[in-house]
Amino acid sequence: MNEFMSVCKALSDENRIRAIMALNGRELCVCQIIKLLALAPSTVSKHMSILRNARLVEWRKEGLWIHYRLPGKPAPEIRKAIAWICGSLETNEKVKKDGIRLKKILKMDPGDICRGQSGRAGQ
Amino acid sequence: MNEFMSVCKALSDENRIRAIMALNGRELCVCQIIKLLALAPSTVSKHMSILRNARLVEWRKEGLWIHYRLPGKPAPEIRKAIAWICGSLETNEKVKKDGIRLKKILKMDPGDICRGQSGRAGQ
DNA sequence: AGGGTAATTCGTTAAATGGCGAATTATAGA
DNA sequence: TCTATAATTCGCCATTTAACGAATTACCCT
Repeated sequence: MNEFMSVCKALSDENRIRAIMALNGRELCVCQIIKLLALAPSTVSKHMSILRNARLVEWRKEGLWIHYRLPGKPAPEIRKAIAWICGSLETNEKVKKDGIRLKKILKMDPGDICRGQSGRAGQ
Repeated sequence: MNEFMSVCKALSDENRIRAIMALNGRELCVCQIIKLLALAPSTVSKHMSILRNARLVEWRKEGLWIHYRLPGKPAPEIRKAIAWICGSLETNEKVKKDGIRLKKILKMDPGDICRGQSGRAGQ
């Protein structure tokens, strides 16, 4: 039950749902998620740790950067949860807008994105 | 998004999840849910209104009693959510214990259950 | 070793949430 | 119409949560 509830609680915040949707189909560096959500790095880091603890995302370290992605071999319940979320929000307006902004972010140099992000919210 | 988030937020409380699991396969009177969860009537009422607003439950009035049940013709996203919850918790210990207690509660006279429940937590 | 930097952890604050009891509402029955 | 009662709404309090900036950690590169 605790494990299941940790997933439910992880899903109960809109910014975490936006992060999951952004990770659907691609891997993202933390600084890219910070840019997309326009929140302080510490806030995004907290969100990602909640998603990690719930096993809703996986991460990979590459030098100073940390990349997050949806789990490759999720447990069936996690797989169903992610399928439910993505299915429900596929056509959602806010998610679509995030998708457009994300495309722009992906075209930028990650180094440029990170630079000057320390402390302040990205945008 | 708001609609979807209202579902997510509704699912983020353990007592509401227990209520959903209890309603899986049967209809319950509010006083029976109060008894099962052992919470104050006002608290349970609040929980049920959150589940109602998220369209995770339906209700039916019968005299003084109000009966709750899982939706008969849920929207696909709601159906998936409920399937995910029930599938994930089917074998859960706490849920199984609730099932046993629920069997006892169902054998009792609803009138007896309600009597003296006003204000105080059931048990 | 030392400097620079991406990300996390820590400490604090404001807002949201879950809980209760009291008051209210709606309905059945005398 | 009056009383009783199942459930809800209201008002309050304690806890949790999301947000931020500052401090710390982990890692690369001279």
